[in-house]
Amino acid sequence: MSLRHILLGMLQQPHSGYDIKKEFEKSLRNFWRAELSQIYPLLQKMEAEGLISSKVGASDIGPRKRIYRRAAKGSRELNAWLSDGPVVGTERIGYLAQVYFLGHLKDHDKAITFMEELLAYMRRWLDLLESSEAEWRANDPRYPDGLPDSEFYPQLTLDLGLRKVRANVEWCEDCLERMQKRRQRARAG
Amino acid sequence: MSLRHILLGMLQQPHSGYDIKKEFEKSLRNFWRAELSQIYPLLQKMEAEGLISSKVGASDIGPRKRIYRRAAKGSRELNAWLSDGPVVGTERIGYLAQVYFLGHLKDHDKAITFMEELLAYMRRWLDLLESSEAEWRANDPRYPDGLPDSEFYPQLTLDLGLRKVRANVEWCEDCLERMQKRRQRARAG
DNA sequence: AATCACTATGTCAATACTTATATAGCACAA
DNA sequence: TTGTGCTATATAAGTATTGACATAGTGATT
Repeated sequence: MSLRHILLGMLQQPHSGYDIKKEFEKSLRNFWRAELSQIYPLLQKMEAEGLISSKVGASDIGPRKRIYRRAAKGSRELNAWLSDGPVVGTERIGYLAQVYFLGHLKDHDKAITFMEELLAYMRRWLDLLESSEAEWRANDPRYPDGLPDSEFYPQLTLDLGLRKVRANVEWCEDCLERMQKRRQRARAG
Repeated sequence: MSLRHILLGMLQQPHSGYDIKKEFEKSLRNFWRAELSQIYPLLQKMEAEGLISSKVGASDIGPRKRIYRRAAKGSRELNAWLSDGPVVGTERIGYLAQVYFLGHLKDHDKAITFMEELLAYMRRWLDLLESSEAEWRANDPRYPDGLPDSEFYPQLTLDLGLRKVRANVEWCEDCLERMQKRRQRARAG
C-alpha cells in the first residue's frame, strides 16, 4: 500500500492529479510509476477518508485544476509509514524473470539480441540519470550534501539509481561476453 | 503479465502448485514472488486455456499432488514472451519511495534508524546470495560458464542479484555517513 | 474557423496481487 | 491418540494496477 503514501509525501506541496503524474515521470520514475486512471480515483478516495483536502483553482496554462493538500490526518499516516521500517522484498523485475528462462530460446543469437536490447535500454537510462545529476550539480551549489532535507533525500534515491543502473550496464556487458564465448564453444564443439 | 510466463518457464519440468511456490522461495526470490492463492487459480486458468495440462500423482511425502506440464501452446507463448524483448520500466521499490520522503520525519535519529534497518536487511540478503553462490560453486565444477543453459541463465540472475545487493549495501553505508554528518552540522549550527 | 498539442479530470472493465480462511492427508513424537 | 508441523489444494473478499475510452478547456498555428 505504498501509492497512497507516496501521494501523501508529494502533497507536502499542493498538487493536482495531473501535476502528480508529471512528478512521477520526472523524479520518481526510478522507483515507482502510476497512471492517471489510478491517481484520480485514489485522490478522491483519500479525500473521502480525510487524509487530504481539495479546492478548484485556476491553471497557468490549461483548464481549471483540482488542487489537493495534505491534511493533519494524512501527515500522521505518512509518518506511520516511514516509522514502520523499510518496505522490502516486494520487487518484481520482469527482465530478470526473462533472463532466468532465456535458455528456452533455442537460437543462441536470439538470446544475445535480447541482452543487447537490455544493454541499450540500460545505457539510455544511465544517460538520463547522469544528465539529471549533472544539471542538478550545475544549478545548485549546495549539491549534494548542503541541500535541504526535501531535496537531500530525493538525491539519495538518484544516487542509488545511478549505482544500480551502472551495475546493470556492467552486468549486461559481462553477460554478452560470456554468452558469445558459449556460442563459439557450441559451434566449435 | 509476467507471472503466467514464469509458470510456463518453470513447467519445463513437471511441477505441482506447491512445488512452484517452493521454487519461488528458493531460486526466484531475487526478482519475483507469488502466493499460493495466486498460483493455484492461475494454473487452473492456464490449463483451461490449453497452455498446460495436469494429472494427479502420488507425493513422496504428503498427500497426492496435481502435477502440471507445459503443452505445445504454452511453449509457443513462452517463446513469444522472450522474443518480444525485455520487460523494463515496471519496477516498484517501496523502500526507495520511503527514502525519497524521509525528510518528513522531523527527528533526524529516526531517519538514521530507518537507514540502519535497511542496511541490516541488505547485509542479510547479501549473505544469503553469497552462500547460495558458494554452495553452487563448490558442488558443480562446471560453475559458472560450463553450466548447461538451464542453469547458466539462472546463474546470470544470481550474478546481477549479487551486484545489485552489493551496490545497495555500499549505498546504505554512504547514506548513513552523509546523514550523520548532516546531523552533526545541524547540532553545531 | 479549423486544427493541433497539451492540459485537465474522470469512468469502466479487466487483470494482478494480497490477506485471510478452510480443508485434509501424512509422518513423527509425546 | 493427541498434537504438531509440513504437505497439498482451494476459495473469497478486498486492494492495486493497467489499458481503453470519454470529455472538455486553452493557446498557438494554419
